[in-house]
Amino acid sequence: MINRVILVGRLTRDPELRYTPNGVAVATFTLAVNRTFTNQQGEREADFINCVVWRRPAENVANFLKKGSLAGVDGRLQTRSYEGQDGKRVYVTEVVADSVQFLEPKSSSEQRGTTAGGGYYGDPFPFGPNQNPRSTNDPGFSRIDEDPFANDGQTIDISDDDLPF
Amino acid sequence: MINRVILVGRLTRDPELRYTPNGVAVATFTLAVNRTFTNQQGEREADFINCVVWRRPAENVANFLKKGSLAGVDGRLQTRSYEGQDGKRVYVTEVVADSVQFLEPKSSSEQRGTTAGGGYYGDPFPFGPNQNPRSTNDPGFSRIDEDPFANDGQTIDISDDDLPF
Amino acid sequence: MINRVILVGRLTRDPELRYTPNGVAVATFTLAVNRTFTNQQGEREADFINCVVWRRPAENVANFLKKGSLAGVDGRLQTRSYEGQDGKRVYVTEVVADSVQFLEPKSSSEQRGTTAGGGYYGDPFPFGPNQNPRSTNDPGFSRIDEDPFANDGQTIDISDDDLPF
Amino acid sequence: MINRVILVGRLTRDPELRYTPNGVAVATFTLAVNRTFTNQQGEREADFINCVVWRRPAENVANFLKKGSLAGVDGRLQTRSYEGQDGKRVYVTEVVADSVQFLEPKSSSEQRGTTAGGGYYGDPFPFGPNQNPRSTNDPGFSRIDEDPFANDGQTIDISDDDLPF
DNA sequence: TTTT
DNA sequence: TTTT
Repeated sequence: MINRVILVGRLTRDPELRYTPNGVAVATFTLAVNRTFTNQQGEREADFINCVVWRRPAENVANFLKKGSLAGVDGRLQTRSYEGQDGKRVYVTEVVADSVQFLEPKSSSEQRGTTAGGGYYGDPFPFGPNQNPRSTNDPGFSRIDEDPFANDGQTIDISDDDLPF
Repeated sequence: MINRVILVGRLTRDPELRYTPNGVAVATFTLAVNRTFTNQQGEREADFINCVVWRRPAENVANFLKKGSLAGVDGRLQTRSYEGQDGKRVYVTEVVADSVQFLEPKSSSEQRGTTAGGGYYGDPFPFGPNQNPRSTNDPGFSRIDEDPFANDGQTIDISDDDLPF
Repeated sequence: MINRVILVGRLTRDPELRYTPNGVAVATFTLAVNRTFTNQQGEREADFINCVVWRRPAENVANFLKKGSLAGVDGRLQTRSYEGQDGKRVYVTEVVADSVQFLEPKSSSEQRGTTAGGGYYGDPFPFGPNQNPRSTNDPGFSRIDEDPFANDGQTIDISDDDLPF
Repeated sequence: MINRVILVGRLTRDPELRYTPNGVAVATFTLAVNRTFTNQQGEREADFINCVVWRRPAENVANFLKKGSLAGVDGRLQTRSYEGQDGKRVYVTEVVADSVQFLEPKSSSEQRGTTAGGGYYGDPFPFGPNQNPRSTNDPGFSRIDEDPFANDGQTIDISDDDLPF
């Protein structure tokens, strides 16, 4: 059973950062990944892929990425379902990122600090992998019952049960 | 823009083979990929991932895989949307397979032909990669307007426009 | 900085299990991965890829895989160099596995326990991912100075410094 | 048999472009991929991974990438061996790229053409995948007998037999 | 509901 | 030095 996804694309909007009742950070964002081929009409389309990151990298994502940022994701595909507002089951497929890579050159302010001579850009900022294992004495919580990507500002509907480990 | 997915899992049911108006084969199937970790309740859950293959490998999939078969997929993530039966847009994320690998030992009948001594299993059957480039003079067709995974036997609702290349 | 490798192939010989001075298990093995295309002479060649696993999964590999076993690897590419016996630097590229998947049907003895009627094979045995983080107070040891793949039975030349984390 | 490698890193020097006797382009380059973890001494090491691209993307690589460029590679691991200068067999593991992604912002000269206001960087240049299948009537040539990465300017030692397809 |  |  192998489940591995690697993506490089651009954020379609600013990431959203939320917290579980237990205080664990989760960030969600959508990557637009342009296809390498064109369609019948000669247009280059894109795939829009929902991604989730937990814990420390979630906060890095929220702090360093924004709409339009180029980012790499190494993770796994996850499917889940939840009760939609009209009472029927909604099925969701998303990428749970083990690590997120910031591929944008440092912003001009930071860049100033790196190396003289405009043309050079330092190393992309490496977000560490998701490494702190889930504490095993977490209290149980009911499963997530809202789509984190159809979110409108609430901070209450993510459960600690959704932690990948 | 990198978009790569690799999966190993088992088919949740027999694959479905259909043809576009242009006669191009498409097979769809769902892979159950067991997670490597257990949830709060100590159960091992699975992700159920919809996959699509086009052309020659589609027919191989239909001929050699069935419910329960262990298979590997190397492909890319695709998102699309279609008009649901209630008139609202349905968003879909699925894997378009470049190649599908049959990881089941040969069946006992075939196995008979390989090597004596029950304990031995021949090579997994290698489906070739999707290699014939799409002919560029394909006539245009309207986009797919049904979810191929919510299919109930029709054979008419897949468009040549959905060919990955 | 993304570095991800996924392989499915067969072991060219039994895995070798060794221990660092600190008692950490390491297994090495070579996967033969058949190419999907044939060469000029119409022959199907293979790539022979050296793999390394650390800790618990190392012992699983040693216990459950043997020459000819079909296995999946999810890991990263690593390069290192060491002083060859003739005093010149030897450069090595190998895969450090995060997880190894046993893709062989259960052996006939175990199989007996699963389901009657030869044709059915249970779930492939899932080796867990490499999960116990390296203790940070490990004493220092000198770097590895022999190729673990050119090994002839010694058990002394692997250093704790080679632990991936 | 699955064989997939995805890398994002920086070129350690300018790529080398050569041609087979048959006129097919091959580019070779080495990617430095920083590890996400630090070693015993708290230093962040890197892996140095040799990559090969054939045909059209080879020329794109030679034209658009140079020492220090950030690039993504999607390909497969290949092993080969050749007769070293001292007569003994040298074993080589390298990545054969299906596609190479240029992840550097457009250079200031090109950038000028895109959008006003220095802060904006256009799309990374997408190298197409390796798509023209090898012509099957290529004359045969003897196998490569020099390491393309230990190259010192010759252009004669790459064989058409090394084409991935 | 999409990025460059 | 290679597996099926």
